[in-house]
Amino acid sequence: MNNEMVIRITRYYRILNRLRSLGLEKVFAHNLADAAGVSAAIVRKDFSLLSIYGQKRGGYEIPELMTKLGSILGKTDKLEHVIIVGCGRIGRALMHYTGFEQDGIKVVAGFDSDPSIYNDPNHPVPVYPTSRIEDVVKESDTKVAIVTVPETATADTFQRLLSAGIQGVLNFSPITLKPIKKADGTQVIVHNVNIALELEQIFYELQSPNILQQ
Amino acid sequence: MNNEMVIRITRYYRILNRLRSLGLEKVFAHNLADAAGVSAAIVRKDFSLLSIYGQKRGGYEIPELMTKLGSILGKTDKLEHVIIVGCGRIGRALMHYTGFEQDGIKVVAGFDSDPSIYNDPNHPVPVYPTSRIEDVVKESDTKVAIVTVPETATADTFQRLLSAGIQGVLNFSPITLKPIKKADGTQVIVHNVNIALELEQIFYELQSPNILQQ
DNA sequence: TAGATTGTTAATCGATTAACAATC
DNA sequence: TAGATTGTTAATCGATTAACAATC
Repeated sequence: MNNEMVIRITRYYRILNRLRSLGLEKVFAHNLADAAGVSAAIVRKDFSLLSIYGQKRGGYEIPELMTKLGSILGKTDKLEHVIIVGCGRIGRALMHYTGFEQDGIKVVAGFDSDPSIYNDPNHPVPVYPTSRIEDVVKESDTKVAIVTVPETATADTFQRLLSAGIQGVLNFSPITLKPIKKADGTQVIVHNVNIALELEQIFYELQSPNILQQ
Repeated sequence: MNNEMVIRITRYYRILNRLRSLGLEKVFAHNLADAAGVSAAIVRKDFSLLSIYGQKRGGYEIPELMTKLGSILGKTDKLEHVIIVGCGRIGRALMHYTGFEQDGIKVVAGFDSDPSIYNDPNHPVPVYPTSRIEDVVKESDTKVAIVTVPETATADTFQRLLSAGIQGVLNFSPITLKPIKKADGTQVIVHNVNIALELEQIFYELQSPNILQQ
């Protein structure tokens, strides 16, 4: 299963969640396709590759489909833990974001190097000095970190997270982090979100003569 | 030039910017490839498709390369304008972000439906009620909007932006917006950034048996 | 039945990679 | 010259799409 497919499966799952809450019980490949912005052929192909079968002319049963997709995606009842490293404005905004829980994600702690930030008691989750990352990661069984530190601190922060045992990083700094192979042979998963780069792309697409689809 | 290629070209440009500021004057395809996380063959292929030629054994001249890539990307001296719609924590964090300017982007205004937000004078850029979007967009010659409204307001906000003449949207809401064809036949450019989805993908990749590369 | 939808196979498409001649 | 790098061609790879039999 490649990356694109993981994204699609996750999208299907979210869409099914909403359809179910609207009371629907069945769904056709082309409905799911429309909602996910892909072709019906891809939906059927994806399900076929995952050995998920519907009823000819009857579509797919939503609860059954969700169970199967959920187990493929590794959905469990318990919340997945993340930490936020760098509690500037963006980090704090994410600490306050209430939408994570409905996707099974919980922010367990924040970290910052600035005492005026980690000594401030007004945060929705505990905030510690960066020196305590390893402690807290181990204690709370956390595998994934969101990095919202300034550009200059990115490389150091990444190193520190790796030695603390973090296995996945969502990086908001404009420095692109690369998925390094660790000493034990495992690969760190890194996703880079570069907001300025997204905007630059949009501006390029606007001025470019050929119309590109997303 | 497809989307992937636009991203790579933008990356090359940024990397060249840094190399130049370090005093370098030439660069080999494989250096650029390493920094951008792609293969040297792709770098040469990209340049070849763009009719950019280096010197055999000598690599590429950085200033010349930047000029050419810059003109392809539509880089100008003047800043590109964006507005931020939805001045909650994330919107405000982006309003305060100082990194846009070095990429040629300027936030000209924010918008919110809540009077206690748009009447608050403590913002780094002017903040108006959402009813004034069309005005301000026209006055300031803005084509791109960043959407940081709550999930429930996303669809309405998108409609309002379209009728105000916005041509590109960077959407942070978990509702995926689709690039609609407008009445005049032009296509709105939409990029969706879904933070929870990124985290879900990371968790999937961590629990999945096969190691995926980014 | 007729019509609609699934599931699969083969064809198409496009992007990446390999290979190598050209040349500095 | 020998070695290194570019630029291009052809091969490979993989994903998407088209087409259609199966079947409800």
